[in-house]
Amino acid sequence: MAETARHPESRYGNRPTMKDVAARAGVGLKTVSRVVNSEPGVTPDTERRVQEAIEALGFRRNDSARVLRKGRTASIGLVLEDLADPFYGPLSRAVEEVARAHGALLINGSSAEDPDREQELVLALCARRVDGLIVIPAGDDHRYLEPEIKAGIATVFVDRPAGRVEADMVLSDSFGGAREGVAHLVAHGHRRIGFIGDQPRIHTAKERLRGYHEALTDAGITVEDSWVSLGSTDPARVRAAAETMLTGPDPVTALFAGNNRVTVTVVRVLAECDRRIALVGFDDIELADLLGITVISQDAAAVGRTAAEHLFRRLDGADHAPARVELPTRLIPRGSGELPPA
Amino acid sequence: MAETARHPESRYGNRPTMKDVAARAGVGLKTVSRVVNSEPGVTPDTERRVQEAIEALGFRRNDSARVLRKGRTASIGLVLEDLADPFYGPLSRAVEEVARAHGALLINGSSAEDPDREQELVLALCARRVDGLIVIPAGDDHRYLEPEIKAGIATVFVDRPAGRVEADMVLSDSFGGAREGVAHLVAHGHRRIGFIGDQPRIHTAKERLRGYHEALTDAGITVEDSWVSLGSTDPARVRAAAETMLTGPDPVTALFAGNNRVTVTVVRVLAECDRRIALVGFDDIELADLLGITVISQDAAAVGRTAAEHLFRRLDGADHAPARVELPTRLIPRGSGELPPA
DNA sequence: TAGGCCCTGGACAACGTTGTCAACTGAATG
DNA sequence: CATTCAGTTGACAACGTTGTCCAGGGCCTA
Repeated sequence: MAETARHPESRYGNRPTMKDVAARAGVGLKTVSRVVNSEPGVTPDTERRVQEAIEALGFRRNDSARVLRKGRTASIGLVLEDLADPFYGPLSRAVEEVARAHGALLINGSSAEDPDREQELVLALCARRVDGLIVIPAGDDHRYLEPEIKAGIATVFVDRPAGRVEADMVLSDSFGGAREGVAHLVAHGHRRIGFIGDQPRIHTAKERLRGYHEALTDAGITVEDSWVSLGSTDPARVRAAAETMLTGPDPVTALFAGNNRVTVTVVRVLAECDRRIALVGFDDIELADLLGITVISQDAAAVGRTAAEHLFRRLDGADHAPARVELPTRLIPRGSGELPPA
Repeated sequence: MAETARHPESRYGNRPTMKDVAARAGVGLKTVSRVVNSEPGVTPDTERRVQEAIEALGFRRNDSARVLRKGRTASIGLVLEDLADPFYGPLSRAVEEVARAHGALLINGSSAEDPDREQELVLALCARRVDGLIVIPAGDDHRYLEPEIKAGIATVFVDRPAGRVEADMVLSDSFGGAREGVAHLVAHGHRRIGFIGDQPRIHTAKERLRGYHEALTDAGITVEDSWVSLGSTDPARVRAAAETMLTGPDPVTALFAGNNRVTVTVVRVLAECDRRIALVGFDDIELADLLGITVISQDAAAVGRTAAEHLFRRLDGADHAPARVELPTRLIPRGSGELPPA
C-alpha cells in the first residue's frame, strides 16, 4: 500500500521532519533542533549520528515553522514599479546586497504603476510577515499601511514620498536636478525649451516639472503651454509630443526629458531630425556617453543602498522620528546639452 | 504596567490573531477563519461582525502559519546572476508576471556568478519551502538539489544547463546564434575575426565560442590563438583584450562580442579607434539601434516566461520526463556587422 | 407534533519548529 | 560515601492557522 501523504494537498511531497531525523538517529526531537541550529550542549558523537541521519534523509529545516515559532522571517519585501526598467535593476540589486549582509532574503514584486496592485502586493508581503518593507509608491494614499506600521513593520518609501502616512523616505532631488538641467540649457543660450514628462500624479514627474518651471522663471522666461507635455511614457505618445514641439511655427530649440524612458524615445526622434536640437535627460542611460547625451544622473544603487540601510537600522531598534533623505543628482555634460540653439 | 510581548524577540510587535478577532467579535476561532478565507457557511450578520473586528484591530492573516498548515507557500524562488544586468531585468519581470497570474509571489536573489552563493541561496529558498525554483546556474554541479527534486520541488534551469541533475531547462541557442553572427561577418568579407567572451566555465560562453569556431571552420578559416580572449567581463580586461587584437602586426578586422557587457566595452574601444572595425555582439542592448550595432538578440522576456510556464505546469502536476527547450536567437543587422574589412 | 435535515458555529487536533524546564548522567567535592 | 554540580538530553507546550467533526437550532415534512 502506498504511504499516505501528510498533506493531502501538498505539492512538495513529504519532506522529512526533525521528528523523522530524531527517530532515525535514535535521539530526541530537541536534540536534532540543537544540531541543526548549532546550539551548544550536544556531544560530538550524538551530533555525528544526527548529521548522518540528516544527510541520509535529505532533511532541510522548514523555515515556515521556524518563522511561526520565532516571530521573525529574516526577509524583507521590495515593491517597485517595473523590474525591467533599467533604473530599478541596480536599485534592487543594492537592496539585495544590504539584505544579504543582514542575513535576510528579498521578496519582490512590481506594481506596474498601479496603486491597487501596489496595495495588493504590499499586503501580501505583510501577510508573509516580512520584517520590513521598501516601497516605491505607485499610489498616493498609504493609510492602508497604518496597522502594519503600528505593528512595527519597518517601512521605507523610496523615490517618491509616502501618502498620508508617517514613514522614512529616501528620494532623489528631482526638483533640484531638473532645475539644474534646464538652467544648463538656458546657460547655453536656449530660451524655448520643451519638457516631456511622466504622468503628473507621479511625484517625481511633478517635482521635475516644478524644477523646469523654476529654472525658466529664474531666467525671466515665461513658459508656454505648448512647451510642456505630460502623460504616459509610451514611445508613441512621447514621439508625438516631441514631434509637435519640434515642428510648428515657433519650435523649441531644446528638450528636457523627464526620465530615462522618455529620453530614449526623444533621442530616437532627434536622430531623425535634421536640425541639431539640444537635449538633457533625467536619469543616466547605458551608452549615453557614446551617444553624447547630457543627463541628470541619479545613483540608483545609492538610493537602494541608503533605503535598505535605513530599514535595517529600524529593524535593529532605531526609533527616531521618520527621516526624509534626499540624495543629490549630478549633471553629466556629454554634448547634447551643450549644443547652441539651432 | 506594559503589556508583555508574545514573542520576546519578535521585531514585528504583537499583531492581532484570529483568536483576538474572534474574542472581539464574540464568535469562535474557526468562524473568523471562514470569513477571512471567504468560505461558505457564515450568516451575513456574523460575517459583518467579524469584518468589523478585523477592521478595528487591523488584523492580517499570518501566512507563515497558514503555509505551515497547508503545505504550500504560493511562492517561487528565482536565483539569477545579477539583477542589475539589463538582460535579467526583463527576464525576472516576465517570471514575475507568470507567477502573479498563478497567485504566487517571487522571492529572488543574485548569485553574483558564485557557485557557493548560488547553493546557499537555493537552499535558503528551499527552507522557505518555495513551491518551485527557477535557477540560472552559476555552478556546474547541482547534486545538492537531489533531495529537493525528489521531494517534489519543481525546478527549472534557465540560460545554462543544470549540472549532474535531471531537470527542465530553458536555454537560448548560444551556439547557433554565435555561429550565425560570425558567419555574417565572414559573409561580409572578414577572414580575421576576434572573439571576446566570458569565462569558459560558463556554459553559454563555451557554446558561443564553439559557434565561433564552427563558423570559421565552415568557411575554411583556421582560428589563431591570438584572436580569442576569454575571461571576466570586467571592462578593463575586455578593453585590454580588444586593444591587443586591434594592434599588433596582423590585426583582426572584425570582432564578435560574447555578451552584452563585453559589447558595451568593445563599442567604447571602437569609438576611439580610427579604423572601422566590424562588430557583432551577442545580446541586444538598449539604444544599440541608434549606435548601429549589429547584434544576436535573445528574447530575455520569452526565456523567463517560458521557464515560468514550465514551472507552473510542473506544479500543476505535469510529470513527463525533464524537457530541454532551446529558444532561437535572431540576428539584427544595424550597420556595425556589415562593415567590410578595413 | 415528532422526525429528519440543513445551516451555522465552535472545540479540538495538527502542521514542524523552538523555548522552557526537568531528568538524568558521571564526575568532582566535602 | 553522600552531595553537588556541570553537562546532556528529552518531554512538553506554544506559535497562528486550517481541517475534521460534532452540537445545537431552526425549518420543513409526514
